[in-house]
Amino acid sequence: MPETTVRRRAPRGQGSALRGEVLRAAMDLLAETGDEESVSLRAVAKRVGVSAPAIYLHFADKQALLDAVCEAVFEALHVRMLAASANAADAFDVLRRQGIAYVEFALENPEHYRIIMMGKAVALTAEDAAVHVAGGSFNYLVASVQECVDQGVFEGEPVHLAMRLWAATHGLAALLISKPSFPWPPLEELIASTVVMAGLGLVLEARVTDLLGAGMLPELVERVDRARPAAPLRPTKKRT
Amino acid sequence: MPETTVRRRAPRGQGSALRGEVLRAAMDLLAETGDEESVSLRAVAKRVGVSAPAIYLHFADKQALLDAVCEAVFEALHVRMLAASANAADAFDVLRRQGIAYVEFALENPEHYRIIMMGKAVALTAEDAAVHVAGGSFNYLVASVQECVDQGVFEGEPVHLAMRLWAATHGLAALLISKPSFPWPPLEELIASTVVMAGLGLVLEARVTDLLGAGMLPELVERVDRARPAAPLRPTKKRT
DNA sequence: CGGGTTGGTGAACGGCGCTAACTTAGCGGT
DNA sequence: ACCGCTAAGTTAGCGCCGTTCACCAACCCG
Repeated sequence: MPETTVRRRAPRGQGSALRGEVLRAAMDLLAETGDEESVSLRAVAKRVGVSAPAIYLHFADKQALLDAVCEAVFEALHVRMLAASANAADAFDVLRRQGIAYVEFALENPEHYRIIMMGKAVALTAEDAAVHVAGGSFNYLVASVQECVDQGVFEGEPVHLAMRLWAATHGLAALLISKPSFPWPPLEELIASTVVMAGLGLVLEARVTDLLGAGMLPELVERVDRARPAAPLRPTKKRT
Repeated sequence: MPETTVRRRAPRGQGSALRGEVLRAAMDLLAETGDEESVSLRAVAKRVGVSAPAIYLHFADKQALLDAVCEAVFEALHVRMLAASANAADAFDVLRRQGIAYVEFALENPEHYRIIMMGKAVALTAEDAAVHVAGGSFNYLVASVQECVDQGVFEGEPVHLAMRLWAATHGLAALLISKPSFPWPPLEELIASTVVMAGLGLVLEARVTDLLGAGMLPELVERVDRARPAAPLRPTKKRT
């Protein structure tokens, strides 16, 4: 049980030492309980050994504290995604590894992820949002998508493509966090296959833009079947 | 301003009339304020013209009330998805229309969607979860995926494929709801293209299962390029 | 050895979900 | 016509929450 004792007052210039202690306590509390609700200002203050209003000396309100907690956590995400793509085989593999690392990170920090990515939208400017979202990792994702576009793997506006990849990846993370009792298949394969699904969707989309309307299914299947292995792994599907 | 007046007591057998009034009031309040936080038991009770503890005569706790609210809303989703796929051109088009309808519904009922799909996981049995998730619409999604598998459009376990499509679709809805100030492109195209991306990913995946490891990008691109139009819409991409 | 500034505290407000104990309105039986 | 039982609520209150305001005490400088 962490210290519930009192805390000696900080010396003259070190008033902001409390900020660090509060931040640390809040992070620990969130990680331990795994429940945003149980991270109350009073609980954080008690753990630090200080009175509740003292938190307001360094954080405007509770949301500011939570934001600070999650900011720190999401810096770790950025590092993680950079590391994940370090020894990737190619541009597509970079995206695949990034996506997998993203979901894994979310599952390891579910409450932090929930607060930042699934919380209510605080009314901030679009500029703030663009910078803040995913702790800047989005820009990195865009760069990786750009690389795929440059190599002719994808076609289109990299920012838009990145949003769609992000949506798919986030969706899996969000569902796994919010619905843990759903009968998911083994996670590793689910995560990898979902990330790849999204990437392959963009790859194929660039090749069949002329068939994306409704009612083109026969032509679509026929054309995509041309991407099958020359010597089929299985006997070719019975199709009319 | 809806009635804040008192409310005549229900006659002898009609005690559960209050349940309907409470439910209605909670739904209206959630739709009007668009904020789960402002739907407090006291607020609901005041609107009905009754005291707060009276709600406990018909709902075990606040979560039960919210669940009931969302259950009603999600029945509408099921109807919507059935209607969306009514005059679809083919099996793939069914999935496309379902996905678009799903996201549109989420955007029209963002707080309801948030409560059900983005809320904390209540500890329920896996059986309950399987039945409850998405109000039974998931089973319908699985059936539509099964149809695509039967027609050779997809390959694999329909339930697993459906989960991945669901994840991608949910992800877009969830992000649009949680990050409305993000500089999204026009929604209609974003939604349609994201849904199609996921579907195409499954289509292609079935054709290139032998190339899904890392480092196969050149072969992958080459094979998928075979799905390009015979008479290229654009001059063929410069590739080595 | 003051005294001002820094780094806090204590009490309190209004609101929350929720519980327990109590009251009242309406109906059936005699 | 009236009694009594039970269904359908109410009132009061507990412990929690975020937040505010008035206050105080420790520290360092001169």
